[in-house]
Amino acid sequence: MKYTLKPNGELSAQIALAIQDAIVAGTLLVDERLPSESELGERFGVSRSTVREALKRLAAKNLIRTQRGASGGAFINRISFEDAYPQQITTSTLLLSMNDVSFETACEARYAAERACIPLAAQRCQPDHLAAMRAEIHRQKQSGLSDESFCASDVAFHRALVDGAGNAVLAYQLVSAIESMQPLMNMITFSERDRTTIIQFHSDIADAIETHDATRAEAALAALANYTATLADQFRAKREKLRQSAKAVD
Amino acid sequence: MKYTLKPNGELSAQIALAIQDAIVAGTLLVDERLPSESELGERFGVSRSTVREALKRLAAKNLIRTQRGASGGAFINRISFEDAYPQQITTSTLLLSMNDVSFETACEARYAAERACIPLAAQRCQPDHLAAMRAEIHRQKQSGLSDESFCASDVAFHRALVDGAGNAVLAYQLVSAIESMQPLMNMITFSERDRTTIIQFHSDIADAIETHDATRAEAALAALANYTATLADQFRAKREKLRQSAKAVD
DNA sequence: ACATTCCAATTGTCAGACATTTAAAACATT
DNA sequence: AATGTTTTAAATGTCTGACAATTGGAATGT
Repeated sequence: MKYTLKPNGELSAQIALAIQDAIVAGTLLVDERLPSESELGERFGVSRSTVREALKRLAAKNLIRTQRGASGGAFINRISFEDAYPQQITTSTLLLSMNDVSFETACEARYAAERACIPLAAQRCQPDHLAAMRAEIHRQKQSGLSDESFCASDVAFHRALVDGAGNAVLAYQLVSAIESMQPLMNMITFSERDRTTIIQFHSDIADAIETHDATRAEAALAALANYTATLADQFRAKREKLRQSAKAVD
Repeated sequence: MKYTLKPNGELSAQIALAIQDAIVAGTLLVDERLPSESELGERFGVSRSTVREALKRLAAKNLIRTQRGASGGAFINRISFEDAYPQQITTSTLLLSMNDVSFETACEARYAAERACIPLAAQRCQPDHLAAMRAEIHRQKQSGLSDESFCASDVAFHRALVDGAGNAVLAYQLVSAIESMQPLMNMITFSERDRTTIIQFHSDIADAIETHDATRAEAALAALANYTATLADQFRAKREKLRQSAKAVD
């Protein structure tokens, strides 16, 4: 099954790909045990170190787990949503920071994604998700909250909204859009007035969800998106001004 | 910088995590060169093999690339959307197949995601994306097309729609929702009548997008979603019936 | 100035050893 | 017979040292 390697670059990469393909194709099933490292080495005609590098590649992607000792070995992992989240969020965050994506683009993606959840959330929102949203709103009202904490709470609020849609697949796809925005949001300093306005929108959304009013929730979300864009504009203007004065001194 | 390891499991995993953290934190910049494997080994107090396993973990996640030869080494990768897509799609596909997600849930996520793109696509859809959509519609009309090819074209159509929203971040988040559905869609056999109906919805969507009519596009998409759900129901009923008769024979 | 050769650095691969972990088998005790 | 202890074997984790392959730059020759 795993004998044909596509000649392409390093052996460890080829072997990792061959095994990955077998997993995706369903040839290797969840919790199935791979042959031992030595045996894989024999089958592929490579040394144990090369096999190990291949297995580490797969482990990095959560495709396998390894166990030591007798009856240990490498086992095909059942990838859970919980396992996949961190990886997904890390990648999204790096995509944003490394490709100088504009704040507007990221923001637009975030609110478009959330908008998709609103009808579902309004329809099925459970008490616990609603409670989570209310709790974050309460936290956001606390004075003396750092910008970072405020943003973190903001993320948590929106994540609760997405979870409220009651669709694990949708949540998985969208949470990274929200989480990966946090570094960008953290750059903005929120005045007391900004926070009050944002909290008001959050309350509106929560209220609308509670009364299963999707239309109103969408409107509130749109208003929040709009307001966030305004804040981003202000921030950019401020930064530009700073840059100008720095230039003047220079 | 990379000296403090969180004691947790294998050394190669700890080292990989330490470097990953440095990348995410921005301590290591794009295209920056890591120390050589031997030097990293000295710094972390481990052997070269262990360092290599750590680097392979990072390479599997596209975080670094390696180059041989003088002035070679491991370099921090600028993760592009193109690089991130396949990884993301693979993970999504495995999540669906390994967690017995229902067709309904996956479908719901898919159409919710697409719905989020409609307003943006209607607003800014470019001729090339529209042409891509039309081309797929044309392909879908060909007789003698296998179910797999029809589904592939369906995926391509919807992907063009998402791309038409003109937001790379949004596209990245949502394409996997669409692509990972393909294995599930492939299980359904489409009759000639089914295809005609689906193609009609596709045409409706394309027309609406072309005339910047978001409301109509959303309606057409909703109708398509509804129809797909019906087909899935039929499929499930048919399979159930087969199972019953198999039981009777048994 | 340009082409060629050589060299040194670096990753890729291999082989073999030992350390560590773990479950199961073998053994001893009650 | 049941239970607790020791031994053992298998497997991964790590280390060491070696060599192959690649590659950019330095040295050399024309």
